[in-house]
Amino acid sequence: MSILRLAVPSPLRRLFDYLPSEGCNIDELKPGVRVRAPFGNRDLIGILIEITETSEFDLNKLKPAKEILDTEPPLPQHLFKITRWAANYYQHPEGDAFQQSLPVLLRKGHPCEYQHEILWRKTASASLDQIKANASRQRELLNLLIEHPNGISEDAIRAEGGQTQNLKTLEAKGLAESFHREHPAHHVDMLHEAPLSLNKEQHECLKKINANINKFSVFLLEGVTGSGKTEVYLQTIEKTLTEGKQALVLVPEIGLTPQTISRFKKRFNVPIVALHSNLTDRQRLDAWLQAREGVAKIIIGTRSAIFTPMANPGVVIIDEEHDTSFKQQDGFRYSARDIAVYRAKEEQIPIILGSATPSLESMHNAINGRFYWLKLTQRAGNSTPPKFQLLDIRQQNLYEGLSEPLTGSIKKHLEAGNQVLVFLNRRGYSPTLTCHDCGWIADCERCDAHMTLHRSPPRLHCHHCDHQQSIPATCPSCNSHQLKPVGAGTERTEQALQQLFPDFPVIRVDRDSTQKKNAMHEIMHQVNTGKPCLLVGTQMLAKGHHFPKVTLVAILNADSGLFSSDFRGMERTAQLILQVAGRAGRSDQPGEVLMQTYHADHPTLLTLIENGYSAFAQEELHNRRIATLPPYTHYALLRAEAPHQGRAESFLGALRQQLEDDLLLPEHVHWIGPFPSNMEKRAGMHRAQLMIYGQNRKSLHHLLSNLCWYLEQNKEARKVRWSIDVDPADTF
DNA sequence: AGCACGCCGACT
DNA sequence: GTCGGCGTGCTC
Repeated sequence: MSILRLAVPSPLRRLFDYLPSEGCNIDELKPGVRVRAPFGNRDLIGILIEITETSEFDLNKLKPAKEILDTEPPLPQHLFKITRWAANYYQHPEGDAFQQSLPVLLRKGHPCEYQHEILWRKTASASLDQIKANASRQRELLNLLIEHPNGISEDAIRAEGGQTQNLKTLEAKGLAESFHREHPAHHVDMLHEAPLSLNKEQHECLKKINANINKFSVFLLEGVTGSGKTEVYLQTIEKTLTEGKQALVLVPEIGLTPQTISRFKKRFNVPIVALHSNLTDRQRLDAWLQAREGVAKIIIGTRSAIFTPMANPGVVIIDEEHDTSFKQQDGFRYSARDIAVYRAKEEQIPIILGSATPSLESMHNAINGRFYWLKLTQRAGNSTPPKFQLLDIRQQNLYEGLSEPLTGSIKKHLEAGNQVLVFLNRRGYSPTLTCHDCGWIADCERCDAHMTLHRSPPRLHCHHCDHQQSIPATCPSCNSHQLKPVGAGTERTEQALQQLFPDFPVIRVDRDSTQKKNAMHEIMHQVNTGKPCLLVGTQMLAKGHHFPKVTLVAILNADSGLFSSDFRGMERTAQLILQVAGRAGRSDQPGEVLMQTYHADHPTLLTLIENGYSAFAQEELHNRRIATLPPYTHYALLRAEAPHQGRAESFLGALRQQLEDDLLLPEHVHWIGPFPSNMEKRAGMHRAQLMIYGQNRKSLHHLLSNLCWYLEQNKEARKVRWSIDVDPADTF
């Protein structure tokens, strides 16, 4: 007897057995195909993991599956294996992991068939004078077809403002026709534009990569901002394309901008798909299928794109590999960067991890030789590295958080006709609203946090749970009218700078100011005119943008991450500082970076700005080794949350006690805690965690598997929400 | 996670 | 008398 073992999308960490569906041919079934099956009182779509002869479950109680949806598995064998590995490694239910690795339409049971892209072109005989004078829309459309002699898709016509319904009219008149795009195996003219010439360092990097292009190898490309990492990526991709292979490029969430995509499109005359967030489900599936069929040659996407199948994989590139957006923070808590390395090994292809400020994990791997370590230490072109200076603001007079030396310097740069970037990692008007008479502070009801005051529009906003409320006119505690905003966010700094520099435009760039469609585009347009101006903003400014006229970068609150309770606080701060600083002086003009700080003699800060990131990283790695922290040990976190105070923590405490009594703790695995999370209450939930760590990944993983099993049986565990986070990005 | 079942309080 | 609050249990 044959039994179908399925991974179904449910939070249960086990597989479910079914009898074959009626009329299904067992011999032709391949693992990985989608199967519709009854589950409880509803139907789910599961993935066939294996066909077995026996079941642990009562054979009489097995239900038959309903329908086999595929003849060929949607996920090719490698990705099937990779997804299973990831589910197992991150202790996540397999069915749910598969669910996340497939496009939405496939999860819903949509057929998995590649449809040839339909393109439109003008017919040989068509000409513009065959269109009536008053039919301007049709004329525009035909013009568009004339401009694209090789054909244009309906999507592209819409993107250019054309009306696709007029295509049918043109077709009826014999002026337009549709056809299937043909996909030559090799593009004769792969390049739209010539590659840039490389400097010596870039050339060395490319040579090393090219020497290892046909096998698994991991490269850490550590290149200072402006050193031309992208050009190395582009020329690696070019090489990959000449061999008829595909390239997968992962970028941070914030980095998948039209500018990034257009840089690839400008260089390569090959089909490129970008898996950005505002694709429709259909477009996403089409892009996914184009990648799987080998039609799309370059695939650019964020975290989830790591699961995109490729017919001829050639190279994986992770840009800004240190970026935390590669780690999913809820549900299936995978790291796309780490899965990418596993995938490259599985598919025997090279992978490039690029960053100006690599994660300490990757630095560690580069130092001990597990990764090839490629370095770009010089900026490309004429630009020189920015000059750092710390501004000690102890006992200084501050005007709205701005010191006099800083404003003096801003004035100097603006008057020289340059642009200035002011970085402040805090949006809103002020982080607190306080009563000057009684000391009341506007707190969030649902979080252990203050409400942030916003002025445009006026409201109190909790940045942790998104709760919003209007600003009270008087103090809710003592009725005083003396409610004062304390501290400065970007809105307030924008206002202060506008008062100080009335002759120059001040442009604020944060999540609030860029929400509207095209807002970012308009801002970039204004900045690109090159006229002197002030940019005030959060980390949005730090990533991916090129501001050639910015010569001064001012960092207002560099201190904030210096004494974080998370052991990665220092690493994150250093990365942020260098990313922001990298915006200064990216063309001919030298750049200057001014950092306001209360800790101008902080040794780590000094190492960073005097000796650079590598020196900082070595020092920080030394500290990590002494403290037995990652990457010298492996961590996992058992998180729990409950609506009642203390419930999550006492649950974890009882669990730890029970596990110690049952001697479930293998050798060399240790735990700390439980203790309340850094912000104990968040969005109405009280949170606690238990840290589990050990030198040996295998024993740690073994314990976590047991723990999951235990928790699923445990009745008490149903009363709290718990989750396991392997290699957590935030420890508190 | 969903979804049903079941047992108590407050309504037309 | 019902409607619906959420505690408990189950999913091959």
